Amino acid sequence: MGRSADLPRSMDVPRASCTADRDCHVLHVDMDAFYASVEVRERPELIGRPVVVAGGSNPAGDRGVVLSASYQARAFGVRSAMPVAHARRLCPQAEFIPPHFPRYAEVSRGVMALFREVTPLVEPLSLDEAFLDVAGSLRRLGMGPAGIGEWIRGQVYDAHRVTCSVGVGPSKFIAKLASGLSKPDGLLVVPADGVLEFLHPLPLSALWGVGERTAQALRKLGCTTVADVAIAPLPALRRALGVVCAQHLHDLANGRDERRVVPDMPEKSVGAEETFAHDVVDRAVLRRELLRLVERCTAAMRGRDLRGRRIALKIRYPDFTTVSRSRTLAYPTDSAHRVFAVATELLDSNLPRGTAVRLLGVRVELLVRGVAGEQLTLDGDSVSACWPDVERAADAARSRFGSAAVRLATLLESPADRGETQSPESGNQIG
DNA sequence: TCTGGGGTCCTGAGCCGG
DNA sequence: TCTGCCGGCTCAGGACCC
Repeated sequence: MGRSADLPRSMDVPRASCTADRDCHVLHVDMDAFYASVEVRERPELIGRPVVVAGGSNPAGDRGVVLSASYQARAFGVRSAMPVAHARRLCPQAEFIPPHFPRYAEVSRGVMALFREVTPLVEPLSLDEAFLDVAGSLRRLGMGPAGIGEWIRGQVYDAHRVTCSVGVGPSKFIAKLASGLSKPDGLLVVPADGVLEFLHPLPLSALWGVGERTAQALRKLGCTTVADVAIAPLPALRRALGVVCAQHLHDLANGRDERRVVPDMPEKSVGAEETFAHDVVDRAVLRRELLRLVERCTAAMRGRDLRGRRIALKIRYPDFTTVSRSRTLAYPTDSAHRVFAVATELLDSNLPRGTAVRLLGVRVELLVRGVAGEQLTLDGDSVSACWPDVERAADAARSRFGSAAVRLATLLESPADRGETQSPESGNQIG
């Protein structure tokens, strides 16, 4: 983008306030209603209107949830993770849009690149937020952390036409809380000597790692605010929450957070899952869906040069109970063929015949980076041995000719798809 | 209200080998 | 040789986050 020339100089950037940002070297930047904002940017006629980006397998139906809602939609009570049916009832006049992840990823890449012009210490948390450690950039940029935060907000809007909020604090935890409280389109600095004053009146849910269950356990101990957790006896917290969780929350509540901003956090797992539009009983359909998920998952792994050793299958039943089963291999793999074989065994040995399934998922864990040769099996299965090469060739063809260029024959649904007519669009097939 | 899809981290049970 | 202990690993599941 060649934006380096736009980096701020001390004379032309408003020195955002304060001396209070001394010792506050961590920035948390969070895009405001990111997916919805990108959609509005693409369709200016939606400016000022309630917009809801809703995903799931069946966005038009009742099984999806809200991924992002514009602030106009939030005024009607629409929130992230809310079932679409509920959101429609609250705000029927909203524009409901299916997600366009490649579009969001592209904007995200641009925004992250902008952050890296400020500091190499950028730790993305998701497509729409990141931590930045700017301690090493202050002198070069000639401004304080708050000034850098304001500069970033201006640059993000100028370059991408979406707004973001910035929290500035002495630690990741405080910076993240501050960005949340400054939303939308704002900036909040929490000075190092004002951390406890800022933190203690907040509710339990402000603590990173406290959801409904943990909050319930804390309330049983008489805690209703962060201050209560800060003074709660550690042994009681340990009994209620476990050693690690107790120590973690006690530290946060007392303003202690030593976690550094770490760029390039290694990925731990890659997966794909899908909730069906209707519960599925048919074994053949389940296998085909499983293969589709395995394809998606392993293609993502190959694209990122990752292999994994543990294969985990997730099954959710119509009553929402969820089970997971996994198996660890002797050697890491990125082969759809291999992963599918294991996932199918897990499915067959754990799902009683005739049971309906709401969601199926597959995940590969214990990841390693690098393309070492696939470990050959001792059974001399030369067909299995050549699968990794076949799959890489298919990946290359897809990246050159489009995702439909090569598909597994098992995944083709109609006779035309399977090449039983002379359709010129028919992809090449394997399997 | 009725619950997606991508993840991470933690806990506890069971197994195995030294 | 047997037993108990301990650490490491695997597996399943829960909680949480965005």
